[in-house]
Amino acid sequence: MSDESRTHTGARPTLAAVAQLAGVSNSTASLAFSGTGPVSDATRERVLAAARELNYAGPDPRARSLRTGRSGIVGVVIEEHVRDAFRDPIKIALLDGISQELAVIDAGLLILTDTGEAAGRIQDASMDAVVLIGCSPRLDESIAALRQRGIPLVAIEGDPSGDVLTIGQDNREATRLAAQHLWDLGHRDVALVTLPLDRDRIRGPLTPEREAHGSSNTTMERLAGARDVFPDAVAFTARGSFVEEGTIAGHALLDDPNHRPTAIIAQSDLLAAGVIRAAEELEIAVPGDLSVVGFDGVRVDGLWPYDLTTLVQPAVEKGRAAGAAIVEMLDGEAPEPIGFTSEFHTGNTTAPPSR
Amino acid sequence: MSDESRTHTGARPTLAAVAQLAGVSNSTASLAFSGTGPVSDATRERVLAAARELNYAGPDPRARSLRTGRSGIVGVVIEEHVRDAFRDPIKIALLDGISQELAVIDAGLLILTDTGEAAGRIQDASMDAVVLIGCSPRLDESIAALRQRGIPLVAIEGDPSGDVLTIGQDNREATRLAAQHLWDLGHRDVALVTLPLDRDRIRGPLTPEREAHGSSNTTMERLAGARDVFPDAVAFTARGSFVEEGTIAGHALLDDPNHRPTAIIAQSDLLAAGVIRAAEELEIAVPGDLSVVGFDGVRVDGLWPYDLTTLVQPAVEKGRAAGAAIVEMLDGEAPEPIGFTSEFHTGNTTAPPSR
DNA sequence: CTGAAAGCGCTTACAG
DNA sequence: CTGAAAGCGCTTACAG
Repeated sequence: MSDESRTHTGARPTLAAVAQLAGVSNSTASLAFSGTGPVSDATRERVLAAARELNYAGPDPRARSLRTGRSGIVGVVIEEHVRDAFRDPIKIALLDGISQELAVIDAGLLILTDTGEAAGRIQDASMDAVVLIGCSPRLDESIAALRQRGIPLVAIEGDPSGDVLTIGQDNREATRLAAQHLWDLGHRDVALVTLPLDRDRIRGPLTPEREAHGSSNTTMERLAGARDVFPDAVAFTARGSFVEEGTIAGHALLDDPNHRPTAIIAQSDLLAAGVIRAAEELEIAVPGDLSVVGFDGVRVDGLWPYDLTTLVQPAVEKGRAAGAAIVEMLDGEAPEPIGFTSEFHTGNTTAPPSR
Repeated sequence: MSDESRTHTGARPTLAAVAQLAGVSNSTASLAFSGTGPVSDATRERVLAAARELNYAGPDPRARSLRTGRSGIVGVVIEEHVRDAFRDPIKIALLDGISQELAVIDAGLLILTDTGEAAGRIQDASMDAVVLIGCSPRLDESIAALRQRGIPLVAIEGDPSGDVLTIGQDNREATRLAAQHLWDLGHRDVALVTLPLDRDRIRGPLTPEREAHGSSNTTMERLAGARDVFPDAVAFTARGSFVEEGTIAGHALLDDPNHRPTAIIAQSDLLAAGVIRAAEELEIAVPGDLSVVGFDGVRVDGLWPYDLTTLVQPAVEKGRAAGAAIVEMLDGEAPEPIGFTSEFHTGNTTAPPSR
């Protein structure tokens, strides 16, 4: 027997080789591994012994997935580089929620970035389903190809769109609520710090032209909510949801003592924390001379003693909803779109304006 | 022609259907898509037109990967849950570095957790290669199966082991350096806060028994380095590299005013930040009454005005080295193991003991 | 430049 | 409980 096994070194052993050595057919060997069909204990044992002898590690996943039509892999497409996505606690919470639900069907999580150049990966990977995080399913070419492939697609906060299931968030209504809170406190001169407008992620003042061409659903909805209350608010767009970006934006909006807003609405907590940092550097008291609101409800280390006024969104829940929807779709069901609601949290970073 | 296309609705179109509609052979249609072989422009155009007509989105990745033997997917196995891994800046830096290099070969990143129950995924996923982060390749069963499969394996800070390429770190020497720094300052009563000892991640005082059975390479090496200078140091093991865990450990080591160390060596910066937080809560001055050193050299938000004395490790570089090694191995080369060195950074959290 | 044929390694009805 | 056969959808030498 060990002679026989030696003839198989070099190339990886196959199920056929194992079957041959065990003296059974391919089908029986296959059943012995999958545990699906009825195989006698003696036969199974013979097959497993042959596998051990040949150093066979089990059926090749590639062949199995061609045959069964399933790869056991669910793709997650993010818009930015891996490094940036992983710095955003909201994105991590989403991934966490997704992976919790996918664990149920034992699927792996394939991280794909859609930064333009690497679009090939999106089309060439064997995936059973795909979750889009913050991508615009309507516009994107590589995503169009996925839709054509007909695999289940779920978009978290994407543009609602025909064949893509959307997990939504009340971005506009929630931001409007925060803006109204500032209005009610007496603020009239309010500035905005926005998330990126599109995949290009250009930092700078938000001009009407750029605003007209914004394609990021989340950014545009939160912007609309703020504009519902403060239509003419000055705005500055950050390169991403990072504290440093908030600080840069804060300085851009606050450095000139003659043109300072009394409040700033930031589209994320990290941006808000950065704005507060900029205010500290400029010796502007928060909330005495500047009110700040965020969005997300994530814990920002080092913000203490500030308790940020913000909109708490259920990020892990959203991820779980996306994961659960994928599981249902793979099961042939057609789940309904889901909308999530944020909760307004009144912290100690907002107060009536001092002037 | 549109009648012909209609007959294909329902099932996904295949390359064969496209070839038939275009009036060419399978091989020619395949070449038209891959762009590999010589195909006349006219023929290619006819194939692509047929594909458009049938709504064919390109060759099925599953079939292609069975045929070519490559899936374009590289697995990354982490030991903990997704959520925990993504909270650790070092792990994110490693992933970032890996993904930078994998972008070169346009490979996707499949995140797999090795928390015990989900081990099936590790064996069943089609991957061209695997990077192990902080797993012990020697002990783990699911990883043994990967080795048997014969795909390239790279371990970051794993136990050096036969057929697994190791990307190392001078954990022991570096920690010894930090311990010596404390010794030179005059500290004799030093306590340790360690990372988890094994996959079970149990929090609590480090007993000799538990220490004897520790399996996490990184933890054990850093522990050995500290013991080189302070053989009898009391130690407390955290559940993971988080600020809160450091705070818990800090309280465990500092709450009793009669048995307080004059210095604490934490095995990560996040743990060190937590220890400092605990000290603040107990009104113990750092570095006046307590010196604290960390490991990693990551920016911890909210630590200011402290500048942590720590060992700066090149995490992104390590990730890149792992990614580059994978690329080489997939190319048939046999790269050498690499060892990385940490740099000692003297901050303002260490000083001579006050007693 | 194009086609006919083999085969990647498996799973799954279908018989027996 | 076991086997013979078909086929998942593609790519790749090999001819021509």
